[in-house]
Amino acid sequence: MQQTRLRRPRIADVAEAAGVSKAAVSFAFNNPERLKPETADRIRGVAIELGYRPHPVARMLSAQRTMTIGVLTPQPLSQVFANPFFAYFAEGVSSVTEEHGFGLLLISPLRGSLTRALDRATVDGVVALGLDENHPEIEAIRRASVPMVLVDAPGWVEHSSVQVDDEAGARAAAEHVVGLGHRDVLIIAVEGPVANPSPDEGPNGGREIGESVTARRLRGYLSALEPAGLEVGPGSIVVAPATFEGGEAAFLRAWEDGLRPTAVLAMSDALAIGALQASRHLRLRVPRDLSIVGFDDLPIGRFSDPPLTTVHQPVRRKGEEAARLLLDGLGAKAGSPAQHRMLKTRLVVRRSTAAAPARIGREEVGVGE
Amino acid sequence: MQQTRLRRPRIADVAEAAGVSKAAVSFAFNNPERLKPETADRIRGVAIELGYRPHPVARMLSAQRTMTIGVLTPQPLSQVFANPFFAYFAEGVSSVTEEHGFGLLLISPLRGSLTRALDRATVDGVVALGLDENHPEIEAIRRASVPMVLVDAPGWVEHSSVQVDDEAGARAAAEHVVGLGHRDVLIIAVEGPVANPSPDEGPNGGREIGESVTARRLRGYLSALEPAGLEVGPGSIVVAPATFEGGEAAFLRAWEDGLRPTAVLAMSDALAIGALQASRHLRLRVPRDLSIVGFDDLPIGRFSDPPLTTVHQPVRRKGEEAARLLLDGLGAKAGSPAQHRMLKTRLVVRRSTAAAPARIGREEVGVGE
DNA sequence: GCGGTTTACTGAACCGGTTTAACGGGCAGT
DNA sequence: ACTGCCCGTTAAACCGGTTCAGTAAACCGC
Repeated sequence: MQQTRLRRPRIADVAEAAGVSKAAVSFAFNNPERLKPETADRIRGVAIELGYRPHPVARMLSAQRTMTIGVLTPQPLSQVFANPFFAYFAEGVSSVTEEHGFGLLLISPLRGSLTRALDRATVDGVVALGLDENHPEIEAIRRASVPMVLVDAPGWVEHSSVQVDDEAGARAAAEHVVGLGHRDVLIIAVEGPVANPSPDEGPNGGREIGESVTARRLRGYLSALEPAGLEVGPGSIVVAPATFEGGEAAFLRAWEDGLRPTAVLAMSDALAIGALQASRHLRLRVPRDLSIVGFDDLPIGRFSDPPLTTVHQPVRRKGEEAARLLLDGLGAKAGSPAQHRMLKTRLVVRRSTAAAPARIGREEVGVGE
Repeated sequence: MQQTRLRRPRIADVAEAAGVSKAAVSFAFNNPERLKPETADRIRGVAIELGYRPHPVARMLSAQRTMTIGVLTPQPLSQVFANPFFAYFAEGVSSVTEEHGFGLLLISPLRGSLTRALDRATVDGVVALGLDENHPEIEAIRRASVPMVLVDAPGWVEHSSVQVDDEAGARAAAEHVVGLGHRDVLIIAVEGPVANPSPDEGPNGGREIGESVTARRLRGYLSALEPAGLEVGPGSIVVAPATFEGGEAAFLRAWEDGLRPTAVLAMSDALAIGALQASRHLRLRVPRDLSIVGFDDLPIGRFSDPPLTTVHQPVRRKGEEAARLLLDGLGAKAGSPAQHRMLKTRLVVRRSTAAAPARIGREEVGVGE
């Protein structure tokens, strides 16, 4: 019984101990029907006694597949997890990968490089979240030729994608707010996690609207706000990481800068709830003094006080669809054509929005300025 | 240029195309200083032209390490992600693994078996979350002989562990509530995610208190409640999954069963916020009619209305410590002795707790029953 | 012009499995 | 007794890298 546990036993050790070939041991585990039952039993017995487990890496190498899929994010994981959105997305992805017996590997930049991380990743396919055209390594990632499904990113012809109608959702939110009579609207945009606005890159220079999630939502907001005659200067757009704290800080900052919005359009529920908290600090009553609209419709929105008016997007389903698309693609031998899914958003009106307050006591009313 | 992209190019293809040996190609990537600079450049040029990337699995097999660590959870990932606690824990783990260049693999039961998932996992080590003694596969997991750090689980001599003083934290919460004069206390315990109570397994049969997180917290609560003369029957303990919805449903259920607590001790912040929402449905004012204490001190607790009184535990740091312990253990050649860290908890009093309401109009006062 | 050291590169072993083709022995059929 | 077939098992090739030991050529000093 006093085995010298110097190194992990390998298949050859088991074979020797059982007096059979390596092939027989392999069969005992993977094709028992090819062996006489008692031989298979004996081999398995010896294997257990020796504490043998097939080496998963060797198995992968031989099988030419890893039974693992990756979730790729352009941000460090510590940032990714700080955004509650991610948990629901991952819930969706994992529910289908798990069902099909796949493991889940998180892929985030390795020493600053996403490409390096991707090259090191032992996966059969990747679900890429929020990878936009402006990413510096985009070309290398494209070339990696790993089966990949893009989520919340501009579709590439060669890869399937899952998107959500961000623009329409955002427009609905803004129309709702305009319809309630609001004229002073603050937009809180997402920075970093999930979407990267990078407003002053791109060929057109200046304030270009790229195709990131943030950009699409912003376009949706503006498409309702501008026709209504509201002027949305750069001053009335603030940017924050998509966390509770981010939203709180962003609203307080705007307030200190002298902004006095009667409505807030936040690009995520986390931001909205942060703004809600900030408004409590400032003794603003929501929705009486201030209306707030979120985006995502995470469960937490139902649990705030007041419950949050928000744009619903099927976060979980986005994850599910992406995973399904990826697994389907892996199953299909030949290069099956890329598919592009566009999921719907819809406005969910709860109780964080109401008619704009009468404009008494606030600046001049009517003419001027 | 019209390369036949039948299969992924391998090192031998590059070697042939460049007119060198496989070894030279390998050196060009990993030990360029062993080659004449122009040779190395030429090889790399050919590699790029062919679109060659070293096969990560082959590399792992040869290197005998994966540069990946696993996070093991006894629940399916879709459940794990539903518990907001996990995101913060993962944030902690990933912040240190990332810094050391390790990838992160999520390990959850595969077709019902954790052992199977663990056997398939290509990791150098594992952080196991909430794995308690009663887990049916505990023996097999122990035998797996993968470096492992246990979190929120009874420490094993052979593995390092990170725990939190759940019992003291829970006691502090209960003492707080008792000190405020509450006599009717409802306990909402965690089921499933993170901790598995499994109350009627175990050698002692019946309602045994094992060593799961739930069990330790329960013991903490009782150690303050019982000396104060409160009777805590099984009726005043309800169980729910550690989610917002779980907490809401649990409180409503208790209320329908006729329970009229003046205080709630919830074993997680998610549960507490769910209960808070339920109390709003029931038109109970918190903290005037009902006091609520959470556990964890997640950021969301600061953003509820009223802000949540809760037991702080360093969730992020728990993840960090576990990852650090694991990586230290991997670094040390010999079997370094297991370390056991016990982190502190502390009560954070915010505004969801207040003195118990006077007992007028509720049942009989004074004598009897 | 010779021994000794570098330099630049290669051949082969190795990591630990899976799988294919083949092989020997026993048995049935003629 | 010989052919043909099936069964249980095995030898060897393969997956795609890394690395160790070794070698041939160039360089060095004397």
